[in-house]
Amino acid sequence: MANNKKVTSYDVAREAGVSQSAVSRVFRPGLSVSQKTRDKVMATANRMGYRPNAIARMLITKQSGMVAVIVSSRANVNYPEVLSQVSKQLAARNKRVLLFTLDDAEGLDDLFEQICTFQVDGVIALAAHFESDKLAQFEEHNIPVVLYNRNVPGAMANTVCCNHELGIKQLIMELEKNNPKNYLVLSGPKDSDVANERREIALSLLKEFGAENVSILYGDYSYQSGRDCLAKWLKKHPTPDAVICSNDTMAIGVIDQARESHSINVPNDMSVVGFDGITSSAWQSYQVTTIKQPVEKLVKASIEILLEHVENPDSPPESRVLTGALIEGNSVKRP
Amino acid sequence: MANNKKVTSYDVAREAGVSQSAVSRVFRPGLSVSQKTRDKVMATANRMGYRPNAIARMLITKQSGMVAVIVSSRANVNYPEVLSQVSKQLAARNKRVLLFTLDDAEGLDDLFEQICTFQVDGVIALAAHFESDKLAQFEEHNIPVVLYNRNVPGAMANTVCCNHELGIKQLIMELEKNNPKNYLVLSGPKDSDVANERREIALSLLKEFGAENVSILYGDYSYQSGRDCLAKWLKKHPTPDAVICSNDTMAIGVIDQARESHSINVPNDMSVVGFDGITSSAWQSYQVTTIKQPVEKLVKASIEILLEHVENPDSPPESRVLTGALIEGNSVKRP
DNA sequence: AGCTATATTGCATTCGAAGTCATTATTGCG
DNA sequence: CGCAATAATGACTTCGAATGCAATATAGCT
Repeated sequence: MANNKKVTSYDVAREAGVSQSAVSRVFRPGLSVSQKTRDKVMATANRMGYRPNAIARMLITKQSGMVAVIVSSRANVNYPEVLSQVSKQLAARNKRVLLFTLDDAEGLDDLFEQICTFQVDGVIALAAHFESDKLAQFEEHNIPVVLYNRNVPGAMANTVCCNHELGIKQLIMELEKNNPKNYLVLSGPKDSDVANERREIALSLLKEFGAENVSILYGDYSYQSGRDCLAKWLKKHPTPDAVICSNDTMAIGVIDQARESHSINVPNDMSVVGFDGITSSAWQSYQVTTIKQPVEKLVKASIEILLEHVENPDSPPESRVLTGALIEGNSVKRP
Repeated sequence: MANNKKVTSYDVAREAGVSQSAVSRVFRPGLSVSQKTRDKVMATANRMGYRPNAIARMLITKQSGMVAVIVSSRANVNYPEVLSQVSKQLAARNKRVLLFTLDDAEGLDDLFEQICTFQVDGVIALAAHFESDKLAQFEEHNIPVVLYNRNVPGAMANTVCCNHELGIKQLIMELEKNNPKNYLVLSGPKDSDVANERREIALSLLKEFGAENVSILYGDYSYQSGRDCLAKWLKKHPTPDAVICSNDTMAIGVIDQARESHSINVPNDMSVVGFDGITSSAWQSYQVTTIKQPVEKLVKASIEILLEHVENPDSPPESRVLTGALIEGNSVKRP
């Protein structure tokens, strides 16, 4: 049956005794074909192992049906789940994911070329390094972009993000139950927008709450940086009452370091909170109090916004902020 | 400059006062174009914001430059790293990743249609559920497939896999140092080839080593199943001396369950080993003794094999088995 | 039956780059 | 300078499906 040469719509048409147009129409939904022709064509197509060539279709329809997803290599731990969701939800809308991995800032120019070249319908960026000039480039070429897990106030960009303000407030309220004397804020890297946002929100909320003794350290979101930062801090300072980490991975590092190298009891001697709600934050040994990102909903929103802009290129930029869920773990002392 | 209409090679040709062929040649490497023409075309192209249309190129060259990567949703925890490596290494060979997510067995037929449709150059499957009849379908259509992390002895398939035999032997040798009286083997799901392979290898090696008291339980590779299986076991049996888990995630679950709910000291009362060498297996609280998969090398091998078969469709199936590294953690009692 | 309204169908063209082939320009060399 | 060898160029065709349009078939109705 299926031999090694590719079967085209012309081949099927010839075999079925109809025109190529007829074959084409059978394989597009909602077009006017008689039942008789449809059956005949379908039978022949199946027999010959015909599959429409998506490439040719893309060329004529000018719709690639592909969405570029940019993932930076220094990616958030929950991006795999995000990616899986994106793929699944796009598939449901009959679109595919073309994956681009970004090695930090380098290669962004080349990436833009690549993406243009592939005529993708849109872009979802899970990458922190995405300067506004790059955004403008896509804009110019009428390629809609949605920034996932970003919140760029005032920028003309489509963004989808978890509600950091509300989430961090909930976390601080948990911590405040113990009236901590001093806080340590463990921020993500300075060149990450999200890290900066989370840090600044934490700082301004702490001020609101009247916290007086607040220090800041900068990690890189990794487990090891959580450990290293805490170790460095404890060399010259007493144990903080509360540590606010910009993500769960660092929180886990902080907890391990505290317990293993400094004999600090978490949560009794020191409370720790994280952010994201990654799987391992719930593991028995950590039970991090954190904010779980509503990944599925965030992805749903991203895709809705993206497709809206694909279909309607002139729709205005949209930002959606979704609320995460407080996970009450066991890393905050109970009063 | 870059207006909203797509710029084609004809537009550039007209502006630059050359033929479309000339423009095309400038953008293909190694073709005969005079320096003068090249400069002129490049300048015009840049000015107009021209990018070659990859879709049109694919159609005529019959090479999509895309590789389908199939990831099953019930994916191994280190697949994100694999995926990132695949994307990066393929990019270096000027190929792109078209991502397909598989919801367990359902949808495999549809998936095949999709993949055919997109004229991908090849397929890398990170999915456990990939029956040989599906493989044959791809075969028939001359689409090369590489199975990652699979080892199908005797099958006419390209496979790349970590050396389970050797790795598990190393792990058992670690455990044997304490002369354990009884073993518990915590296998992955029965419908996973890799799980079955790891289990059978463990069992036959244990027999070789003369272990007499060996029991088997089946989990689903998840943290929770590690916990549940151990809990269930301990209801009716004494604490095993050694637990061999088919992956790190379950090992971590076992360790947490032992410590928190049964006051078992790991490693002194019970030794645990895992497999994979995922990031969290090295965290202070677990320090799982395990075999670290050589992900980068495995991916490199996969891509080499795949591209070899893309360029040379008649090359024979190839299986490559790479050696993982024993990570001596702290989950095995030291004699 | 007659005639209009509607449903099907096929022809020819289109999408944008690549490649074939014949033609023209350039170079090298005796 | 002349001739062959080589390089550079452009006209034209190709890839495979989609679609506007005109032609034909069918259905509906009086």
